Amino acid sequence: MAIFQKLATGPMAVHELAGTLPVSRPAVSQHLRVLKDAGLVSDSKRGTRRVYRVNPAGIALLRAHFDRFWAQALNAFEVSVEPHTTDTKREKYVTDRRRSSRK
Amino acid sequence: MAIFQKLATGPMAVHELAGTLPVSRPAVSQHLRVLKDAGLVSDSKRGTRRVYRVNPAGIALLRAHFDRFWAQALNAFEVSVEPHTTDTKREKYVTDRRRSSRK
DNA sequence: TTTATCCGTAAGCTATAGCTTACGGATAGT
DNA sequence: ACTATCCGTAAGCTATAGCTTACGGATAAA
Repeated sequence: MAIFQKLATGPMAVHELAGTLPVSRPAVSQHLRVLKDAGLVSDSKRGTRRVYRVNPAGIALLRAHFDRFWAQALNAFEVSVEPHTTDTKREKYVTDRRRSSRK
Repeated sequence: MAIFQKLATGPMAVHELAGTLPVSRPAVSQHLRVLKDAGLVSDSKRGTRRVYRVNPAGIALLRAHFDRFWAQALNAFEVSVEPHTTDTKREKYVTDRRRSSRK
């Protein structure tokens, strides 16, 4: 996130990015890789440097995803406001016992 | 997140939530606590049950936060498009050595 | 061709997010 | 009063996200 924020101030090379952050350059590289895989940033070679910039298309996609999320959440609240006889009966005795195992 | 999604389908008691998810009830309780601390859900006692529902105010806040984030990111791209003589000089020799320590 | 710079990747370590089990308190039914 | 249900919290464990160090390959400058 912090890396992404920095990139949002303009395209930067890896070592510049690392210079402004409290982590090593390889750490930054690793983060950039996942951001790139997620389509949120793009890169281009520039001499020995590799310049990264935010990718508007990826951002738009993620944003859309979130927007649907908010809509769903708020809509759910709307519905729940209607009186809606929540008549949940007591059920027949189940204590903490788990049903799915997880080694 | 999964918990929040479930809650978005309507208010629910803790044990109901846990019933639909692959984790134990206490785990759900713990998640609900952080969601509540974050102001994203609210709760109300209902007999021995505690019913949780999404909190529109908290959601709106988070949403606004994200919206500023997107705006910033996209705006940054706009700027970077202008030719902008990126004339970064080579600097004077710094290899990987870290400068901030972290025990 | 040698040396400095910039990078990515792999291996190894560590802090911790997120789980489970265990317990006790509170309410409702009998 | 006793018992079943529903819940929160604490303690302990484990998988893993995210770091560092170490290395080698590529470009640029000399």
